Amino acid sequence: MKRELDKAYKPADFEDRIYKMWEDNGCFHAQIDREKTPYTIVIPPPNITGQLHMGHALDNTLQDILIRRKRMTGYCTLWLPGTDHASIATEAKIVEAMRKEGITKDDLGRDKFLERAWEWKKQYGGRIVSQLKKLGSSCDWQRERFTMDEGCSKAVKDVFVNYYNKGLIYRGERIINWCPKCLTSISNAEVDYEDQAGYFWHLRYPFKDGSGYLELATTRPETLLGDTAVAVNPKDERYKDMVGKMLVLPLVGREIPVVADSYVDMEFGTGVVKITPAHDPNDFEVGRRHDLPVINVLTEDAKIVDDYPEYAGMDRYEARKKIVADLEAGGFLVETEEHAHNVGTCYRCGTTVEPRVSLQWFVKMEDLAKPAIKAVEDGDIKFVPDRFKKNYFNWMNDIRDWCISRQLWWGHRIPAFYCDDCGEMTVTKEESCVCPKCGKPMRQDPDTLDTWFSSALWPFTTLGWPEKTDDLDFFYPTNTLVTGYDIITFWVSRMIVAGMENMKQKPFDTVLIHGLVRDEQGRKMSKSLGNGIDPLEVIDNYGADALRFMLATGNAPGNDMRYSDDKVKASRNFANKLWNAARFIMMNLPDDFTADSLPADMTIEDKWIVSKFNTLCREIDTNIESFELGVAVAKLYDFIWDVYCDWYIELTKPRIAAGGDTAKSAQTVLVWVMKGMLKLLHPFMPYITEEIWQVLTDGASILMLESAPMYDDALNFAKEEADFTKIIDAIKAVRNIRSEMNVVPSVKAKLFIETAEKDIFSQGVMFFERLASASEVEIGDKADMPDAVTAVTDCARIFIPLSDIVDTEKERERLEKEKKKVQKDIDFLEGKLNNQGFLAKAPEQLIAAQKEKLAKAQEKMQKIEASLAAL
RNA sequence: GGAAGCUUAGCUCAGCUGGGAGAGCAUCUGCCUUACAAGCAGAGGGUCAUAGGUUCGAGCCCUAUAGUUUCCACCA
Repeated sequence: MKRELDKAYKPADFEDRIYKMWEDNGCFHAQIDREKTPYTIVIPPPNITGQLHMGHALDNTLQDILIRRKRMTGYCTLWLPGTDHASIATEAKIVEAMRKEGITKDDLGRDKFLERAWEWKKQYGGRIVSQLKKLGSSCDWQRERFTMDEGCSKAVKDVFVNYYNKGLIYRGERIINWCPKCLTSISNAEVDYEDQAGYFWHLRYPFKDGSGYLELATTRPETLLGDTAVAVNPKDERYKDMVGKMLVLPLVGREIPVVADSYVDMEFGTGVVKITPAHDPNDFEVGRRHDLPVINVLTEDAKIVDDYPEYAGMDRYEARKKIVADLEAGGFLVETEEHAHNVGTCYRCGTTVEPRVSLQWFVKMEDLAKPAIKAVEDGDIKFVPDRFKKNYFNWMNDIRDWCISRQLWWGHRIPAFYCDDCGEMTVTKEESCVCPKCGKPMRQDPDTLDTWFSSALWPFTTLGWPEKTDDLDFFYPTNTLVTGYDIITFWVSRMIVAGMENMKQKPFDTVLIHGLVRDEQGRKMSKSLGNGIDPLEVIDNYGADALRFMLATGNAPGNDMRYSDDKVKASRNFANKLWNAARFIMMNLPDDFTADSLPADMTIEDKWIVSKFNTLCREIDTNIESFELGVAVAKLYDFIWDVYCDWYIELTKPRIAAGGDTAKSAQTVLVWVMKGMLKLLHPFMPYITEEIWQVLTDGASILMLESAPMYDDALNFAKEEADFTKIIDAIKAVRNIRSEMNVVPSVKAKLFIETAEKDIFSQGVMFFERLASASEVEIGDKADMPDAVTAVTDCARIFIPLSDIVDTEKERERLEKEKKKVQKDIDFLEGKLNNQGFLAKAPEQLIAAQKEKLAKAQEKMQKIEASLAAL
């Protein structure tokens, strides 16, 4: 069989083909195997409207690395994919598209609108999936789910009804965040705060009895129309006598009381606050305590209501201007002060949210939160890195009730029904129902549920819950949840809550948190900045493997990273290096090569690399197990490039040239280690490793289903490893000198190696010839040569007679410099070993190591002095 | 207002439980040595933000300060 790789590494030529090969062979599909331990990841479902961005690329690369590694280490692995209907985001996009056609939701009606939405889902839902595939994601696509598919929808309904029956869900009139553009309520978590420059308008409200004014300040004068009181702190001496008196509301003329409430901060401003229960959450609370009327002055789209003819129909900001002008005209405006303040905006559209009183559905969170908090406190669920649990506790310990109703059509419709006749309400899983009191057909609540309500159930609904499926039994609880820190409150916390409540079991045991991928300047990638990098473009240019490798490199859990093209290039270069290494060994492989295990006649350098590889296996395992993927990937890079390519391949060249048995064993070791590297690297760079594997093994097996190599005591050759390192050190020392003296490689020179370790160095003769430009090598006990430069290591002096080049003065200078360096080492080590405190308290092993180092340094020093003396 | 992270070579970042500071890119010097110039061999470059402290020993632990980023809460 002729094994051959293309001359150039061109990922585009094989990535899609390899992915298809995996799919055709059912490699992604998880078959329940009760002999094995399950390992499960559920994907954070991307929005159906979404396109793959760098965040997805990172998130899914990490998941794929974990799942592929587990698959190769004996677990029964399931990576369950799916998408989220993303009610508000999707609906906003559809409405926007319709607006361009000149139609509104109401023109269309609910049913037609939903048809359109499903059409949209059909069209775009598949896009993100194919993009995930490009990345190499080894998801079990046969199990793909959607938050609004039949099973998930049924589960949502069940949960709603169960919660309701337990009193965990209630409906009530509360002040909620309202987005005047999306025309829906949103939860606290969906509000983003941003600093905005604004004003403080100082106003005075006159007393009804004409006894003067109360001065107060507001940032939102237009809400004055809905004021139903003015509040002061009960302890405030300044206003003690005024509590209970009536004021006349400017412009409106309504009489409103002065109330005392401890909410008011005496230190802030004038210590007087106007109370607008309908348009401020705190005012709403004050209003409840004092039984104040709630007067709504804004419409759904934030225009002034008809009750105020002067301002009716004006936008809130327009009205603000006019009201300020009118106040000024009426003499109510004292002063206008600049004031920066935090304004809540809708996380989807960026519109300033309007606190608004309305009838909504809520989940009572306090009791639900308790077991969820405990699960993390007890370490039943771990966060990686650990510090993010503070983030979690922070949110959970101060949890508010969760507003779950949305005035949207796209989503899970709230399973509550009302009787228009008698006002009865029923919550039921049925599609429709009649009033239990008067028998008339009931009308279903028009609202839908917050998207996150269904996402919270994702870890178990995707496995078939509420049915008692085998999948659920085997794969739940899932193992690792991989997500960004920005979504802990939205999603992670709610999944834990839902898991503990509905399954009585945690949804996963580890939450692996990653950071954001920022642009080259460290800015968040965003649409508005237009600085987003399209991962698909990167894949086109450099291959999915390069992108994945770049995302995994130099990144610690929870830390943000910067994207840069240079980093991807470096990863691509690494892939190219591996490609060429594989090409090299295949080029030199006889067609009938079949050896699969290590040869019996391994040389010192064979054992050196096998032993190093063996250690690598152990380290990679520990690193991945503890989610240190960035560390693992760096070690692989280093081993493959430096140890395997730069050293071992070069070492085998003279043997391959020599032919015969030594060539054969070199080839066998080359292939053996190459296969091992491919297995270790596969989770990080699945395509190239599989492609090489296919060619190398002539398609005999599929790499992604192979077992990863593990540490094996029988492959630990500590002595050979240490011995061969001495040869490497000597070669490096020679190269160093030659380079410093500007001797080109083509100028060969004889080497005399003076060493007590003749047995070791005699095994390295051909390497000195090949890698240290030696024309000839002589090894002996004593080889004083005045007309030579000497390379000194701790166990050898290597004489390089380059008579025409050697300059005694320069050589002395060089050796003196070297001597100084070694002397510094000796001083340092002696200082340490003379320190009584160190000797008394440091671990024995360390002391022994320091002593050994000192001995080596001293040996080296003697050799340098000998060389100096000989000059 | 509360909390957390970050500050290490010119740049981007690693650095596990405290034991003589690392990588990639960039720079400089040699090499087209038939796997790879997307390469090979060398070199230079760091008071690990600052100030204290704990320790035989601190990039790592503690305290404070500065700069920076983020999360949470939100005061009219």
